[in-house]
Amino acid sequence: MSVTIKDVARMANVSVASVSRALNGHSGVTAETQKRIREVAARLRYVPHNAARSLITRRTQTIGALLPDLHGAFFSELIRGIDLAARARGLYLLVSSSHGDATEAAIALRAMQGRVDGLLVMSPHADEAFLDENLPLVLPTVLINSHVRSERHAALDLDDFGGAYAMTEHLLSLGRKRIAFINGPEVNHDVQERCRGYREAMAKAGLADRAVVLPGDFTEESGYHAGKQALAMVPRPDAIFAANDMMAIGCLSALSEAQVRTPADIAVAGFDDIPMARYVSPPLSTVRVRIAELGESALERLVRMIEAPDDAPPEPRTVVGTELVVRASCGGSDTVRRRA
Amino acid sequence: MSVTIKDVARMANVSVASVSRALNGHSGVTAETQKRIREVAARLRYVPHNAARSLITRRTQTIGALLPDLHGAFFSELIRGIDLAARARGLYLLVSSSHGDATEAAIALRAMQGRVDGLLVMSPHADEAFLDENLPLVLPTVLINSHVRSERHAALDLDDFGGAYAMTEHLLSLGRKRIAFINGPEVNHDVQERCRGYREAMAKAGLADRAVVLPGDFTEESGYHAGKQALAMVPRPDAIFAANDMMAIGCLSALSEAQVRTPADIAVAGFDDIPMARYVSPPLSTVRVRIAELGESALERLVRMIEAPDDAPPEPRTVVGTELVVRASCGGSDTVRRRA
DNA sequence: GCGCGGAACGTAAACGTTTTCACAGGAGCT
DNA sequence: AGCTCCTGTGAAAACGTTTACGTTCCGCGC
Repeated sequence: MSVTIKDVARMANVSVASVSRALNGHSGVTAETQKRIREVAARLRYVPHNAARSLITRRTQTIGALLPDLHGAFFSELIRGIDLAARARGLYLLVSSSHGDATEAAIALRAMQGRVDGLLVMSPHADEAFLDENLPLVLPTVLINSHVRSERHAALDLDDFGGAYAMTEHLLSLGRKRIAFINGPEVNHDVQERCRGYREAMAKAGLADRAVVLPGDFTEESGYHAGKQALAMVPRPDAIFAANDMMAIGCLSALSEAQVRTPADIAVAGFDDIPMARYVSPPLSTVRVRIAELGESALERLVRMIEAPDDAPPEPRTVVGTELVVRASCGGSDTVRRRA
Repeated sequence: MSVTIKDVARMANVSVASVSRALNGHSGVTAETQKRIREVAARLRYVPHNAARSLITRRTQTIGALLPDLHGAFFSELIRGIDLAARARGLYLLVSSSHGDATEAAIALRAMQGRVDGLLVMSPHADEAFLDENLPLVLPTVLINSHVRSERHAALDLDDFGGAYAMTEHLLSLGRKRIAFINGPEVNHDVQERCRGYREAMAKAGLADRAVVLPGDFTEESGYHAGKQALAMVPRPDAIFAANDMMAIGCLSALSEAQVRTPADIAVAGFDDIPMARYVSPPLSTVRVRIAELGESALERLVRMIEAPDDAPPEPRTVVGTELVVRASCGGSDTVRRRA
């Protein structure tokens, strides 16, 4: 069938041990024989059988990624970041996404065993009990953007809180006092943090009593409704901060429909910086999430865990920064401000 | 270290062979002992070591995907389609994307050997010589959207030609006669097919001499420039069909800047149906590409190849359909028309 | 009672590597 | 010269499975 190390050994008149040493660049083989072996291997198009290698090495050179069913941009950016960082280290990426329920996720997770050296987990189903049940203790794992707060797992989060805080502060700095917030699905961890950031910034400005949170569910439509609701309020808000861009865009429609000027009458801001944000009218101020960087950092962290000796101290929970993207919809001058 | 089949065997007072048989549902083991073994395995949280299994089985239950550095929406949709179809069959997905050059792609491809049962290849670098050089003959492979026309490889394409043809025909049916086409990067296979579809539709309508192709490179900016160019033409086109949506959007800006009405004066259409297309003003008519379906079909095809006996007849080159999405920018009434 | 077949199970080989250990031979030392 | 110590190499074990092949035992028919 396919060519094995034995074939190479036979053709080069050496033992399999020498072939292994030569090809892996180990010492104990003369430069001359190494060259000969290399040539034979190339001529035969020998490629080591990875399964056999990892059986003995206990390394698969592969990391697994357990992901939820994400909407387009976020998903691809995250994978891109992870993949980029992985290939830089000669690692492969085994992905499994979009499992509907916890059972499916569990199956996927278990089947990863013996197939990967480490795991990146970002899943709404992955609560603490789930992890305890399905994660072998020995497998290095990094939780991405998870609500699990256990000390036992490494975790990496988006700075939802900081981003929302910064945007709220920015709106306040522009003289807006009555800032309304459009919430997302309450079960969502990111949403909670964004809302918290908004509330704290308001509180710090002594405007806690003016904070008002309108319901939403991340869809454009819910943003539209929230916009209508805001317009009906007395006194009317002078700014609306939505927990994501799609809702902010829906809100913009509601305002323009009501002949309310943005940003003159009401400023609008979103969160995520989806590609569409700069094309709506007026272009949307938002908080940019550096998703690819989130993926990269997660992978790097994971690699450190894999390579670290068992007694290495666990690293603290880490946070990946956001950027404030100021466009016309909030009345500031266009800038991008990076935040650690 | 981790628990192996031997541990299970010992705890259940049977041999490893019986454990293997019981867990794989083979015959030759009583229902009673099977139950006992299953219980012990569950209690010990035994998970078979995949490397060992695939070493002897010659199956990895994994398929590899070699992808280029794609822009967001396309990439994620494709992966989603592939992953969905893969998991439905209990297969895993090993991805490797965004390699800058052919050498990187070659390394990635070779390292997949012994790690996957089959390969999905979508890469600009994958020309025929490249494939001959780096693909082992035995590995089932499906080329996605490739310009390689070899009989030796299975292939699956997007119906770029048909989509462009249909859109051009649609514009003609609305009474437009002077339709200009904004081209993309010429090396791109999809672009060539889209342009060909446009030209043939024009020719069929007896308007071959009115066909005009403006240069572009898929960016919004190049669409803007092409729009300016079109405005300067005498006689002026009454419709502009861009090879992708981003250029169509750039073109819209150029028109609105020049106070030209869309679609009254000039109709505009794009290709891809990116999410943004429905939000620009006016909403953009475009050709929707069923990317997830492309991924699914590719995987299904690959699975058939893997399972087929060697002497099975090769399937013909296949094409995945597109949909005409009619919105306000071309003046037709809003509809989505599916095309096989 | 004896032979025979089949079911249940165990033993061991095999998969393709890496790695430990042993061995040979030569160099360097006393 | 004899000893030790390296250095290059080969033989063989090990990794955790699956599976071909034995072995045992039971029940059946004669």
